[in-house]
Amino acid sequence: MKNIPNISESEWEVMNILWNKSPLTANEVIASLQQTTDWKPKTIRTLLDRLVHKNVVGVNRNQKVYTFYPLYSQDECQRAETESFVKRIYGGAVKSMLVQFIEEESLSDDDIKELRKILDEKPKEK
Amino acid sequence: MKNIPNISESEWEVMNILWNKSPLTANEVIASLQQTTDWKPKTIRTLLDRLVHKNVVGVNRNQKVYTFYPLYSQDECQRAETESFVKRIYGGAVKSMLVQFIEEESLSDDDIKELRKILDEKPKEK
DNA sequence: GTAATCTGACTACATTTGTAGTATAATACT
DNA sequence: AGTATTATACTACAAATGTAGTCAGATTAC
Repeated sequence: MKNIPNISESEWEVMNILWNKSPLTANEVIASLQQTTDWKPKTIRTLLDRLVHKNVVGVNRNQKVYTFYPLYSQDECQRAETESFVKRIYGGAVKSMLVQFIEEESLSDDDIKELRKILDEKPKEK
Repeated sequence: MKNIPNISESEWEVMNILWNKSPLTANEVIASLQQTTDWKPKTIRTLLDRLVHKNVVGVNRNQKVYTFYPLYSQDECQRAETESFVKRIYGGAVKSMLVQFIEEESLSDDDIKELRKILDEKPKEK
């Protein structure tokens, strides 16, 4: 809908934490990210602050220790990001990308089954 | 295979031109990009030079006017880029992304038919 | 209550990216 | 051959990004 501000690569990692659970304090975000990255606490703090500045993350400042939460849903950010990605990398041809990915191994048999089901139900709803 | 250097958003546009046809002179690349962007010739030239510097694009310097060509295939760059993209945006779950995209409208009935066919042939080859 | 610690605000600094401009050397026109 | 044009090389500069550090006020621990 509205314009989602740009979210950089590192910032995405922070957002993923907050989408998983929120609100969280900075320290909780830091603790969470240190399991998967080697970023210094201050670095993570900076990323959080920037996201707040960009209005992608909100802050509760009424508590002694601030807590942070996403201002956009994960779904809408994923869609926006993927749309520009597909346009740039696949010239807008969603299908090309889908084909490339379906042809790779990374899908389990169950995944395939599920995808097929979705595809089957797809044409009806037009 | 090898490490593909980072290709920025704008640089991707240049690469797309070269993958479409190469080798091309700088002017040919410029002419091509000016149909879809409003970049100044010098800007495009800079992008080309940076790609050469990054060793993503090669140059024939034996002609009076240089010609440029990609050093990586479009396919391998797409895969590399998409892999890191999916990891960051969808936590590595290719399926989540596929589902999200299949559920959107952007696919024609033919596309769907084709995808279904690919899916059908998929489980066999394991 | 005083010192140690933590939190939040602000500052720092190199790299990458977007977006060109200038100068120089080669080429082409007349 | 002299001049205009062009291609290439180099330089410029602000914004975004990655990656932190410093400082001051609030909080906690003695």
